Amino acid sequence: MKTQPDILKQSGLSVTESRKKILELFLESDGALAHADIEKNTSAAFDRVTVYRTLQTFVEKGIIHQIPTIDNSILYALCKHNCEQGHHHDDHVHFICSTCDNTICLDEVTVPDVKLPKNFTKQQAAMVVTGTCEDCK
Amino acid sequence: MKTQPDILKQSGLSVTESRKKILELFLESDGALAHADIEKNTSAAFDRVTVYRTLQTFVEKGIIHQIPTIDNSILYALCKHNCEQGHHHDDHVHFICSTCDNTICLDEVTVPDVKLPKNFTKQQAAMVVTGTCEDCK
DNA sequence: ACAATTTTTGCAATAAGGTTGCAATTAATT
DNA sequence: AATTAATTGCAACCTTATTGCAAAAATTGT
Repeated sequence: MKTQPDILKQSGLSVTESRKKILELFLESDGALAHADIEKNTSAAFDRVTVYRTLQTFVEKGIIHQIPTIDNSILYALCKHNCEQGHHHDDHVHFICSTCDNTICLDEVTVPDVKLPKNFTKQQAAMVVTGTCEDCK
Repeated sequence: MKTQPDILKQSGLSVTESRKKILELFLESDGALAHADIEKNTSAAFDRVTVYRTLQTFVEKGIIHQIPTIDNSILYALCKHNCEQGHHHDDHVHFICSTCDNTICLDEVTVPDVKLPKNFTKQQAAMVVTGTCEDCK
């Protein structure tokens, strides 16, 4: 099993306390995290700015990906598959529970293909479903 | 054909200069607009706050809907179908061109249905496709 | 293991984006 | 046309995000 330092090294990143800790938070949660969630769990240890920079670095290195939301908050989640630098393959559907407000990656549910109009080229597709999750059912 | 005042009255809103103007901007553009786009086109005439409040009101009344984006900016677009107060039916796919950065509502492309895992209930589904649009092709 | 080098972090300052209360103005109602 | 109700603008404020730079930590080579 891959440890946090392994993942960091694999991406060519220095292994630091903040990066290890933030990565751990993602590995522990199977949903998506907002910047605020991370800050809540690390504020004692790290500066806000470090959290911003770490998240940005992780996105660049293909460790986490951003999730589109309808309100303006950025959500991040681990890339489960093999994302490479600057190239994400997060082709699964994201679910936002309107009761508990959690965002969950539905890794088993693949974003269906859509036929675009003429002269439109697809690069990436994201799908967000809102509703009630299994826990709030 | 419906005029701006008609649309406003139909939703039970007072007809004011700012609302007419902002509605006009939406009717003219067939893409989606960010708050900044609207401010750019009206800043001389209205206050920032008025734009915020007008957009909020339009969403509540089902005149426009919000579009999920991957960066944290809120985009708004006209509801083409009959959205009612607090009940949106914007079931089309949104396209973000990575070249010109415009967001386009693909009204002809319906968000495909997905099968959710057990005990998940769907309320609403949104789909965002990024790529190259017909103009930047 | 240690010194040199590179990278990362924290702090402070600043910017960007959004919200609220309240008085003044404008639109709707009679 | 006068009254009432709703909307707007201003100012202040708050939250969220970004930048420059010196200090601290991690990596590299020996």
